[in-house]
Amino acid sequence: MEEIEIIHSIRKFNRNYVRSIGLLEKTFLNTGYSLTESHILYIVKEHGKTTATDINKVLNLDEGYLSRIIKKLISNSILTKEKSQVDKRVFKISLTEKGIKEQQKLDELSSVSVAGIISHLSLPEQKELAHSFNKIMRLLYEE
Amino acid sequence: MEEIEIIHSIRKFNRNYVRSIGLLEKTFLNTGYSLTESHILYIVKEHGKTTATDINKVLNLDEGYLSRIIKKLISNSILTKEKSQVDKRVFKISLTEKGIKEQQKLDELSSVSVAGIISHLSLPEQKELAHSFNKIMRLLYEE
DNA sequence: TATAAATACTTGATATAGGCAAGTAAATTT
DNA sequence: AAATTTACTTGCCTATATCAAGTATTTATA
Repeated sequence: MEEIEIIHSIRKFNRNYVRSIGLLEKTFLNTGYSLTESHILYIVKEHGKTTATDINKVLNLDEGYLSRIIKKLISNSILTKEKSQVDKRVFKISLTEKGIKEQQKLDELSSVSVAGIISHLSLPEQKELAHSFNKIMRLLYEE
Repeated sequence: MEEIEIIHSIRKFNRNYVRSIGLLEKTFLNTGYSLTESHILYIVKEHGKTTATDINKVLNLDEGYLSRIIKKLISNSILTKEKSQVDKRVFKISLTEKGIKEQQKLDELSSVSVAGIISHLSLPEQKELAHSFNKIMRLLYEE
């Protein structure tokens, strides 16, 4: 296998995969949240109390855009923020009770959606699939 | 490995991969084309003369949206259309000379971008990577 | 220690992507 | 011949995203 074939394999994957799993659709799994919003909620759950800057270390969004999304999520009682006492430029962001529930719902839906995508495969095949994904993760992000 | 771990592996991949390769960005590799537009041009190149309906068998976009994108690409002299004589509802779409050049440019940029993403890996690692992508493709789309 | 530079976040203006519904014209079914 | 389906278009709208400028606070530097 030559370098050009390697690149073509990856590009072919890119073309097919992203659309097939619906990551380009405007509303994430018909939840009323966008993919980006759901991603933000996931990160806040993972980090516990966090900050816009921290979120953006992962997502790399336009700062203004992120600020607005957070504002919206706060006004919908999904997130809260409190001014940090250590650094008064910073706001600590966390999930509200409602936010926790919503995030869990999104989490569940996302899993169900993935389960659907692999449901036609046998368990051994699903395992092979997961190994392939894990291998890619390792190669691309851990070396 | 249990089912839940399988799903988590895939979801982790989804979270990381799509953003890291820039597939969510509005303009595709700073070319002035969107990912969707560049995708359409790719399909027209592959198919030669084709139709909006045929394109949408691959992309599944909103019909109105697709119609508008094609209109725009025509007005920018990237695509042309001519009424089919066999079925007068249908327009045959193809790349103009300019369109061919633009598509090649996009193609090249896309390959360069992928090459950059895998450039830190050795050739054997790149091969492993490609095999993993191919395996996923086979499992998800060929069974 | 005063000043400059960097960091964290916000706001305004605007572009673009994408979605929904209704509509035209031609072809196919019944 | 009438009803249905297919291929495509248009109008209207919202959400997503981008760019640029601005405020407040903290950190670096001269």
